[in-house]
Amino acid sequence: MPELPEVETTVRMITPLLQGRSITGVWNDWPRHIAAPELNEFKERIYQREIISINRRGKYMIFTLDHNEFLLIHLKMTGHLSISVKSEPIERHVHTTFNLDNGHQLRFRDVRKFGRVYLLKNPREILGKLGQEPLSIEFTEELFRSMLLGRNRMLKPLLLDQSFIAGLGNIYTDEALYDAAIHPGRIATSLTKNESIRLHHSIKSILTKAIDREGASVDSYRKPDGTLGDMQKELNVYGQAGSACSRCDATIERMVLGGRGTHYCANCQI
DNA sequence: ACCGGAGCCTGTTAGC
DNA sequence: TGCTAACAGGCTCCGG
Repeated sequence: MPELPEVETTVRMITPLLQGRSITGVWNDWPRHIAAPELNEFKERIYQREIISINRRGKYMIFTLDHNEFLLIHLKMTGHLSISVKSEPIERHVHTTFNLDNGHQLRFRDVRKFGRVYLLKNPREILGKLGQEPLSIEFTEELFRSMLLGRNRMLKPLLLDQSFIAGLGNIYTDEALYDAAIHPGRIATSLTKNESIRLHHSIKSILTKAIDREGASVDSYRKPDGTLGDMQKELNVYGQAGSACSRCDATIERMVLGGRGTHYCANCQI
């Protein structure tokens, strides 16, 4: 499932193919994909808009268009963007396409239909709710420590909360907690200074490594060109229940915390 | 402030 | 083998 590294990889790969292109038409067969505005207005407003740049905030992709319009795309669970020549047959589960002025087409494939697209004059409507960007220089260990203070929640659901930190999902939350050797059920405010420094470092290093590996192809994730990422080879706990912990050789376990499958080593994550 | 549950979806998998 | 039911998961909304 696309989390920060997978979204970042997607942005990096599609940007050179889309920058400077104009959108010459939209096709959609699942109107709920278009979260705002209503489909007809969406088509009208996006027509002939030029893609100036593409960026990422949390798990959102932000297409900055001319005429002060912003296209936001969230891939949620199974979303995938690709660019094809318009005449090539549409793949199964593609529900929205954007025609480009060079004969190509941006395609949004989404098996579970959870993905969402927004066209907004003011992207802060959506992005304003997001918490810290974990790879930004503003996200320091001191700031992280202060964010944990007084938080009477378990780390796992807190780290998944996009209004706390934006971009972590189930895979990288489990991996970061494993890397820091901290139990996912720990109460945030109970972390010692050393533990919070460790967790801060682990979050940054795991995400950086995952971007370097171009994402984790567990389940359906693919890069825009259809190829696999490499990060799935480096996962220590996610999807590893029953295998041996690479640090202490105990068995990796799976439990449900805050309603999410949570993978961890009960022996060395304290 | 925080938690749990329902709902949105459909391909995959466990269970009979 | 063939069927059905449960499950997975990001996020929002609702009630407690």
